[in-house]
Amino acid sequence: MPRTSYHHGDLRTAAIREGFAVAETAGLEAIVAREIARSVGVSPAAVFRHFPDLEHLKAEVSRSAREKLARLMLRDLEAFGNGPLTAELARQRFERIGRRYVEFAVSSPHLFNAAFSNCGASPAREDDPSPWNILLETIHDLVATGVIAKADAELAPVAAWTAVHGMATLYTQGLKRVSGFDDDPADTVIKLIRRMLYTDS
Amino acid sequence: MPRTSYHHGDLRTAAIREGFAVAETAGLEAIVAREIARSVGVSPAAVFRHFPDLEHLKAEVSRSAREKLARLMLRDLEAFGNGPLTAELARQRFERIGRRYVEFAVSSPHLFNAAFSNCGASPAREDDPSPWNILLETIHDLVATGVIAKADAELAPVAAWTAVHGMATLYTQGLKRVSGFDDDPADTVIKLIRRMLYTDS
DNA sequence: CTCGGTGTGTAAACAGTGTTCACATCTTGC
DNA sequence: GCAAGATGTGAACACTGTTTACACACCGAG
Repeated sequence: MPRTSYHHGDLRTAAIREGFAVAETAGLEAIVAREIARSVGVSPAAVFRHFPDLEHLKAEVSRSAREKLARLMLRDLEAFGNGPLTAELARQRFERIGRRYVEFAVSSPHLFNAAFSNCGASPAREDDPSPWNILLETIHDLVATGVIAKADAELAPVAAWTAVHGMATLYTQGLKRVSGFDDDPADTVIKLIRRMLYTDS
Repeated sequence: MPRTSYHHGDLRTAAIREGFAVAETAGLEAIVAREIARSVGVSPAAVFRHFPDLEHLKAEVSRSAREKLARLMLRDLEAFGNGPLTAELARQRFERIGRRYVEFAVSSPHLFNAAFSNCGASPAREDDPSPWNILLETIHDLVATGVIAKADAELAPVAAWTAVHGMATLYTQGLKRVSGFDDDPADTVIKLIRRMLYTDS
């Protein structure tokens, strides 16, 4: 659709949104500058008024994908309300977002890959919550309520992160056809994390 | 260097070898057909007599990278000789190749990514050993010698695979700067796997 | 030994890419 | 109301993967 005015008005965010759509269905590397320009209704060169590189656009799409996962996780946490923090509540909150992480990768593999590839090139902004930070907070609560021993406070984050990220990447890389993967991968990950960290397992 | 004879003689394997070198230092996606042709001393079109696609060449490089990891793991196993299989020996063998997997990713991140990206497009050949199969065998020995309970025989492979692959990918994606990662990642992975699976932990 | 067929290499072209540049157009602050 | 800066344009450039028509080299059958 041709624009009415000479200027687009919000090309930068429109380009990111379009890039996000491409990445969702075909992956980050399927983003091509001229196609983005066409979709947005603008000449190819216009895109480079807002991004020095195509790589910078991809990096913004990557950041945007991470934000989407973070928002999903935050929404999960909000659903629990903000009553007093019991051990049981801490468990449920943590396990809900752990599941969410894996489910996100399974249901949107391209987007998940986009979110975590090249992500050194697109550091999180100061104030926006990263999936990592959200996970970290809920683990802190697990330690505070005694679900995880204080001695494991250091180990717990890397243990949980490794588990969810490992299962997620195995699924997004077509390695799902191995024994033991018949079960729901999110269930499996939670089971593994319990064994590694929970005091009562 | 210009060739002496009109025909190259072994262009296909030379191209894969050259692609491997590129992937090792700059990643799979840095492989460019014309550059490979130049390095090998041949015209750009010649490459396509041996690969229908550049993607097929990349897939062969990917398979080659997986083979390299597999060979490293096999070399580790052979170093243990083939005496009688005790529980202690089974542990050492398994933990050695688990470490190797993570160490490979840390020391050759580009090659590791190349090995496991797109790897649906380059299935392992019938007879060449995949890292996955090698890991699977050593886990079988852990069950056979009682280091892992028989009830966990199903869970163990996916648990170990998830742990090593998760830690490896976290490192190759620039996510190493998180708390708890000061320790040697291979050590950490082994510790986690022990907690998940070993009967005496 | 020859001689055709098949496998392998070449040069030139094509369509498509990221990116730049000189120029056009709009917007905005004074 | 107007200069200055931000934003969009069209044409180019260098580069890519890939194809095509042709050239050379090997190899087995006669």
